[in-house]
Amino acid sequence: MSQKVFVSAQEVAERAGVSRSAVSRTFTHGASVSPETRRKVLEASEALGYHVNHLARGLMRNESGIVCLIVSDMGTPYRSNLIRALTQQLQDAGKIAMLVNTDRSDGSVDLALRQAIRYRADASIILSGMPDKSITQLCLKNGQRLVLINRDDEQEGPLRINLDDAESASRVLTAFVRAGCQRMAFANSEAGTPSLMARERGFIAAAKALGIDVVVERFGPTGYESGKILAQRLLTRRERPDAVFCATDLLACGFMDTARHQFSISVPDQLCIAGFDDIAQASWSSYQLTTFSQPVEAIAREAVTWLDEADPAIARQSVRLHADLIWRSSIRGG
Amino acid sequence: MSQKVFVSAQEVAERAGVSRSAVSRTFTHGASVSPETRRKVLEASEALGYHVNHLARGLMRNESGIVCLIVSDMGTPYRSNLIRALTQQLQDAGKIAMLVNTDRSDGSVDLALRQAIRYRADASIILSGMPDKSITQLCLKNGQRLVLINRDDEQEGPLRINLDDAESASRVLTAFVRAGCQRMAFANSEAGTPSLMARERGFIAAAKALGIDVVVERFGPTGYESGKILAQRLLTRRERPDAVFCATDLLACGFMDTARHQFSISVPDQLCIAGFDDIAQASWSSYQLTTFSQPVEAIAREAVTWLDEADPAIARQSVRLHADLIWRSSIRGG
DNA sequence: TTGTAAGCGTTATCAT
DNA sequence: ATGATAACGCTTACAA
Repeated sequence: MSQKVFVSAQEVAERAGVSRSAVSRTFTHGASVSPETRRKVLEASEALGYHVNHLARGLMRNESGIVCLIVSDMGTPYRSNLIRALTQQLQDAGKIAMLVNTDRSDGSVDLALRQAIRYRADASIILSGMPDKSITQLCLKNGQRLVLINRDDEQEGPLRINLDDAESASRVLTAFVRAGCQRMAFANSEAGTPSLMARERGFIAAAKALGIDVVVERFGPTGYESGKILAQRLLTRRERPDAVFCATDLLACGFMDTARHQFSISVPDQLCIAGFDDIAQASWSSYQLTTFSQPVEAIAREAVTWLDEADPAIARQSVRLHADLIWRSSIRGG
Repeated sequence: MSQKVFVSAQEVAERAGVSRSAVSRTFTHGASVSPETRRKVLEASEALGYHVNHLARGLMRNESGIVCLIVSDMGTPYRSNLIRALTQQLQDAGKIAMLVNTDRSDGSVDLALRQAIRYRADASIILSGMPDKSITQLCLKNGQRLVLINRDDEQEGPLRINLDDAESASRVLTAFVRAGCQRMAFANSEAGTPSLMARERGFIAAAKALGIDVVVERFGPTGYESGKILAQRLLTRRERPDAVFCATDLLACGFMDTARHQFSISVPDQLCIAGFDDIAQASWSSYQLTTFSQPVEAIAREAVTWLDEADPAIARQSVRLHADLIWRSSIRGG
């Protein structure tokens, strides 16, 4: 195996005829080096192909520049989009993203956080699942920052970024009522994540306030196929719903396809549908789904700026962002 | 700012009443430690919340365990799916994925590789764009392995993983001919990546062999919207095509939607369509697109096993994988 | 099997 | 501004 032979600051120093501290200073932001020394160092570095060893730097500075992204279902439109935004903004802030997939088992979020600790990540951002409280404490104790996105957790310490799910749900109900819908349904997966449940509860509560009943159906994982099953269940009821709020766009796409192709139901004439996330497919002409746009850029910005903050303790630890309603033609009127 | 206070092997050693090398050995695979010592060390580690510092370990071993994934358009279905497969299989192999987004500028692949070098990544896997040859040489010289996926590059050193694009293209043509199609078209983006161009050339060549002409249209980036534009251009021609092979599924979805909704063309009765990638949406009931499945798991397996190989030089450096034809109903017959 | 000691490539401290 | 020197937390001969 071809041994790794990265060139070190020592070699650069020798070639440039300076000390190795001079080399180090040249690559340290805000250190004082004379233009002449700097030039010599840069020249030698270029010639030798020198690159600062961030492993060693991290060891010394106690700051690796690594931020760990912990996520499941990353092939999914919303998730991959959020990963993209986070990765980009981390890069812009001079940090680098490490990716850990937690698709497999249940304890895998804990395992992922352990991995983050091993690489001395400056922070971990959790996009899916919930870690055991003991592990989050471990991270915090080690000075590792934690960001929870759409996890809606109570505990102190991590930054919690959430959306105004309940308010969104209530806006959907209003839209359904304005469209003259009578029989409301909510289609959810069985994942039971905080944001999904918040949308469900918010929708039911808003309906109840108007004296309207909501039929709730839950099935499987949060994906297209589940949407199809949910449609089959809800659309074969004796009292067929004429409006359904799906917890995510993926569910909504599956629901809409089954409504149209299997039940020959016309959307939005006979059935109004709303989703959540504003994935790319929601805007495709086969769907034209009315939905809420996940403010991924804003989420990423909140997370990344918080990571740069001097004292996370005094800063606010909970952020609630607004999801804009994207009006398309899956609901009548507008 | 809460200083990082990770517990070190030293502290574990003191608490366990052993030397710090004993601690190190306990966490080193295949090192010799007595069961008794091991037990004491593990106990102390657990109590103190010790985790091996991979930064320091990487420094010593000259092997960080980090693999850098360099990719653009990672919010896209095919890309995010490939990232998922790679990340998972790297984890299974005891490595960890670092993610670098290259959406921004052109030299960003080079910048990404430099970042990989700084973190002393054991390898870099390039999913999009092409690095400057000088940079790849730099990586190789530093003992960093390189994998190019669907880049179809000539240079020696990196592992090149490609698909049999030309053969796939030829199979599409055969299917079109069997379906009785007469006027063939190829819809491509302007990205001009090796795999996209190989599909285009392969399709044209296969048609030519049968004395058939192909209308080729290229537009914009490789996405849904471009597919719509391409449809507008191709379907307004005097000699309207009755079969179109789209370079990717995303293009095909846009094409199909526009054909149906804007031109009221029936697929596959009046127009046969094929795509490439087998993204999730291709199987959705609104599309039912005949396409080729990207063997993402196999691609990831090839890459990861090659990384574990002792001597990359003697191993084969070019792999061509087969993309299965997924038959759905966007082509007549079957 | 175990401990001692040297060394990995940095940066921070402290003289100069 | 610059150079020597001491860490950082780990692994690995080498000796016991």
